[in-house]
Amino acid sequence: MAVQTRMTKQRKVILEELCKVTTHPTADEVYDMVRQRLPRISLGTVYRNLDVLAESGDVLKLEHAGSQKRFDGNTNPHAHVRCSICGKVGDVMNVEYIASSQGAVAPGFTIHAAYVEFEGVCDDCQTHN
Amino acid sequence: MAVQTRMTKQRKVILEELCKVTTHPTADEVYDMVRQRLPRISLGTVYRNLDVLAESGDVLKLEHAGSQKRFDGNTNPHAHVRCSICGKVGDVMNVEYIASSQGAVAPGFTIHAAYVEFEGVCDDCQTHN
DNA sequence: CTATCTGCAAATAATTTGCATGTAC
DNA sequence: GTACATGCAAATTATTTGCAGATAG
Repeated sequence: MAVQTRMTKQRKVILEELCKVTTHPTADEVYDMVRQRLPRISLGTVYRNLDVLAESGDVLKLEHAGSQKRFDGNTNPHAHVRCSICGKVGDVMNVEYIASSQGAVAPGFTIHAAYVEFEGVCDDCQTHN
Repeated sequence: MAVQTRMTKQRKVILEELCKVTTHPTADEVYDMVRQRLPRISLGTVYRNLDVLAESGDVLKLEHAGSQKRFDGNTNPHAHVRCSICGKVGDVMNVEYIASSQGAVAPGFTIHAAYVEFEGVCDDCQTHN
């Protein structure tokens, strides 16, 4: 396995595009964004690089947002809200209460991280439905 | 589409087996459990019934627990903790702080529900690693 | 009876992987 | 130069679906 990592053109563009947006795109959507600058990039490369970038902590892999994984260029800890109708994912602002999760008790587990995801309806779906 | 629902032998056994355990099994694990009582049941039937039961509120579908969905016979609202090593899912006991999520603000969304999932290491993995 | 459900097998969707070639360092 | 990365296509994994026969109510 790789013991070192290289900043290839593909990896750089993926990271740049992901940091540009706050839409928490799926791998597929990242592929579409990146393809505008690198038309010959493959979806496999996008998946591989998103994993490498998540591993190195440069992006966040949201494994908790529906059936497809989503990616976030904002690596500060923050909570998400997902639209139950269209699947869109947004940011939740005042998450200071997450701190209170320190008191959580889970018999048989040692807790290392807390993921909080809200579900709701986005304004667009509210209007169109 | 179905406008009515029937309590078939398969559906009954799936619900019974799911309520017996607190292990939050995947569809595949439910299939294994149920097959001991109904050897000719198919995996497709298990998926279909888990969806019907989730729809009717008799079981909980945990879409936030890793890449595979997991199912929970305990429909009381409670939070979960997932082992980052083996993927096992447990219950978190004192989740009263979830109430404080009422104060959450998400621009562009109307929040309807909160999912909290913790990540950690279970005692087994702690010992074996 | 008949609408719903089942088993089976094939289809789909998301993601991962093998391999020959390309490239960062 | 060489270990890591890429593009492509095929493989895998989880889940869903079409259909003909079975069954709950």
